[in-house]
Amino acid sequence: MYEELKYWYLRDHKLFWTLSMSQIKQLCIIVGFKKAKKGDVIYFSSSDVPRIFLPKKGNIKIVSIDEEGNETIKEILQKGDLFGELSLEQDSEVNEYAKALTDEVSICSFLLSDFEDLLVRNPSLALSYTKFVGLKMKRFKNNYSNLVTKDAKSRLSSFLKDWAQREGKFEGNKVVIENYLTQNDIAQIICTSRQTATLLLNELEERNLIYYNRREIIIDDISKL
Amino acid sequence: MYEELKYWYLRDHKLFWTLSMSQIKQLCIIVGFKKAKKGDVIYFSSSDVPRIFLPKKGNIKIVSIDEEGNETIKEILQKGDLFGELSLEQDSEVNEYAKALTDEVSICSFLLSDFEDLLVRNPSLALSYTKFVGLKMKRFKNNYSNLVTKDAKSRLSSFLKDWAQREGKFEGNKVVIENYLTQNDIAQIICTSRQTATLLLNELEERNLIYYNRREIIIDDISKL
DNA sequence: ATTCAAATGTAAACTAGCCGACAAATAGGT
DNA sequence: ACCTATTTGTCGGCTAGTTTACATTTGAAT
Repeated sequence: MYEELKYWYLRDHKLFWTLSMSQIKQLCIIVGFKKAKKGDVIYFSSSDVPRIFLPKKGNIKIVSIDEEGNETIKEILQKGDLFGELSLEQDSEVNEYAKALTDEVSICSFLLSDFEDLLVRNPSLALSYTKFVGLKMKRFKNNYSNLVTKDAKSRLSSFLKDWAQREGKFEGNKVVIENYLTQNDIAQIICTSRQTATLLLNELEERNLIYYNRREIIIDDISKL
Repeated sequence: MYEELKYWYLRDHKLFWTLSMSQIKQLCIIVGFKKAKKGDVIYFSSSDVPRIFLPKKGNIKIVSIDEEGNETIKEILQKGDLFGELSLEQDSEVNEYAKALTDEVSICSFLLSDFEDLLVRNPSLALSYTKFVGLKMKRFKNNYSNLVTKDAKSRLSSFLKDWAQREGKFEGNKVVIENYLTQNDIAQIICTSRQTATLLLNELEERNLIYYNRREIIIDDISKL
């Protein structure tokens, strides 16, 4: 891949903002580049060499499967995020994969070992990275306590608000979200059954709080949700 | 505090193993030291200056309270762990505190800002720290999927096995755990009601899988749990 | 245009676990 | 040794949410 292109890929990721232009140009640690279409699966754990992945375009979900075959959606990711062996340690136990949710997904990756070298040479980058992982953990913890203390209805509301905040187009209190998730996906995200999710979404629609279809979700007034 | 003492405190924490003796001696960033008795509360979020805490002796639980007053036990910690603003970012929203579970708890702490400086100057330490946080996140994720896919009974079993692994005294497959938790604590850890926890513990005892009292828990054969 | 698989809608039966309420046992303080 | 607060034990009634099962709608492919 052209050095120039690598530069642009790294440059517009939050994580590398602390680096100067010349520093970024020196990195050039990107070794992989992948395109995927809706539904494509991208294996990463227990794959060949451990890597860190940067979603560049499109949306993907991280799914894990336990011994009994239960699927859990761990995260929904897009540009600006990271996935892979974020703990910088290999772990063969976990069985996770990523799945493209939209067409035209592109992802680049670098080797864990290269990234580690880079961190050792750039302490401030290491610091940003740690903060990044810490933030991720914080979000996770928050989900966890929602799951423990809140019922499915309010988990759906928080999820929708969250989603709107991250990707929605605002017009005052009205938000339009491009909907690349099925109701089954939403159900898994908020940890409930598909039927319950359907029920709750329809209820929100009946109360005119949202307008839902397969292409978009419109939240009439996010403050009322 | 004597420099000598600080040295010993840092030296036997996993995190600082990668550093040489002379490096450790240069640190001396410990600024706080606190002793607590069973039941004492140690506030740390939204306290004065952000800190990182090192439990030195005894057991503590991290509890968080949300807007509606729901208590969730986040973690049980002991020597070798860390708590505080692990994401290295201040966060006034979260309302967490630590509570001593055993008598003679002692904790030392250093300022977040001091620690950050230290990380920037010691890239390899930054790396270990990142791995440490990453590992914590991994454990957290594991809990999360247990909560989603497993019922209370198997959550109790995994918790007991985990606890045994971390602190139990093994004699073959038999394990003795010093029990500093109430059934209510256990219930909160496995995210169920106190009554259900009591029920399940008694059921395990009736099946002769464990022997339970307030001082200790004996697991007859951990492989059968 | 037709076909077919995936996604959505709906309903009844069922159940794990919660909640409230109270009794009994235990331990720590004076 | 006594008092009191905390912890543990136990019991129905209750409910949110699951499960099973089937119908309908939608959209993409041929």
